[in-house]
Amino acid sequence: MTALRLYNTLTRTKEDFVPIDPQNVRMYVCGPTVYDYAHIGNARPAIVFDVLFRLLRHVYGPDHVTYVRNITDIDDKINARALERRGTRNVPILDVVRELTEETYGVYRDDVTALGCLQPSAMPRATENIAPMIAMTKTLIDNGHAYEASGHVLFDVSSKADYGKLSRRSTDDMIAGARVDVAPYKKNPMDFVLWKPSDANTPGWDSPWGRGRPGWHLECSAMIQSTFTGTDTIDIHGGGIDLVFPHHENEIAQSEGAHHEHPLAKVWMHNGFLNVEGEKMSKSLGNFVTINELLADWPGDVLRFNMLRSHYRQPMDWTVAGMRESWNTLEKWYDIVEPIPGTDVGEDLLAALADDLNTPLAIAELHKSRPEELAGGLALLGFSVKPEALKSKKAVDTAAIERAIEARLAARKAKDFKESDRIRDELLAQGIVLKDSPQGTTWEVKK
RNA sequence: GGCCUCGUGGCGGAGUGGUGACGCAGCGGAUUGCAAAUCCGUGAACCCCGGUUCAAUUCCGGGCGAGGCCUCCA
Repeated sequence: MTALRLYNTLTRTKEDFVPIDPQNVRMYVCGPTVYDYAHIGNARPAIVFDVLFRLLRHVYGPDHVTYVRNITDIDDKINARALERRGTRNVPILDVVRELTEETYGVYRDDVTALGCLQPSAMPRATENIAPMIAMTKTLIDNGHAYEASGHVLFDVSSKADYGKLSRRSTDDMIAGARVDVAPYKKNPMDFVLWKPSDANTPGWDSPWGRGRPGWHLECSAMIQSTFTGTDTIDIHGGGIDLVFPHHENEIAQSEGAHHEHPLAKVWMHNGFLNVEGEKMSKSLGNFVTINELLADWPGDVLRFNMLRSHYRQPMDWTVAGMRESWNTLEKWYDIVEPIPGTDVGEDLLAALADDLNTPLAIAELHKSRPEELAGGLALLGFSVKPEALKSKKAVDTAAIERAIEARLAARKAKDFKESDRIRDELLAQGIVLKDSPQGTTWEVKK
């Protein structure tokens, strides 16, 4: 069996991966907050952890891996959008939330499917896991890890001696560096909310502390508990590096506090950030790219390949030039692989992936591979390996192009090269590139 | 201020205490009416300063530079 090594944020080292139960390897990844279309940065964890999911399935067997990615549908940004969306309609706010999140999630699901991501084993929603959240909050109060204050329930950070172990901060440092206004009802500035009150226009559920809603961090802890039954500790917990603090730190505090200090996860994995053309992506810079709009111009396979050219922990720069290069590489490979239904997975490729998901090295190995291994490797990495999947999505007038090619052929036969070159240039100006071969002339849309 | 990453050829991007991955671009050749595509071949790098070592891009220390987190964020 291939031995996996994974970088663990908790220890800041690469470790041999030893599953708690090889018959059921458990992985949880923080999923999208479904208030708007997902952007290209959101695609990174979806793709990275999909590759890990596929690798784990390859190593331990497809039926022996459980991959859970939640849907965060309780969130103040969602609430604000829902309120706008409701307008003057007389419907419960929770129904509007559901409407909005169903719609947004549907787009997300279609987007990541187009990126070649397998459906996770389970996708729990926060709104469907309120009872476990309330139960966990009660447990934390009973354990002395949480307290009620002004309608809120807060986690008492001072009750957890090792708080800060994932992000490696001491609470003193955090307080010194804090740039947030501290709510007056907090005992300690770092205490975070488990449960907060909701007004009539905000989704809320009845609880022992009144009508309210869970804090964001609690949602994940409770969903992990209710989805992975029969264990307190899962094998892998993943997400973006920005979630290390406070989100994952707080998840650890909650789950361990509620589960007799049993670790929440053995391995914590975090993907690096993504920039667009050398700049941080932001709405104000105007370089905010959604997966959805990208898929209108680029094949999903190309997006996926482009993403995997960088190691998941490295910051990556998303560029159009890189996308073009990715497209060309895949086209070349799909031509080689098309007639070969290979399922071989090369040793070197597997070794690269097994070494903390070294996809750039894996891609280098593919370049050296025999066609059978290339086919198998691409399939393992989640590529469609269908040439038609790489066709440009730009609309073109095929009939007109065919006519122009015929005309050019006639001109060439008549040795009227001035005319034949004119036709070729004209097509090129329209973005159509011609390729002459002994078998005839073919064309493609310029990238 | 605190914590943490990173700095490899024109570009992307691995890796290693000693034989300079891999891809793209470039260059040379084949092919072509000329191109494109394709095929063959090929030059080029390890931020700076110390230290350890027979030997450092690779280890250690310092410097400079870039970035992230500390607030919602993948």
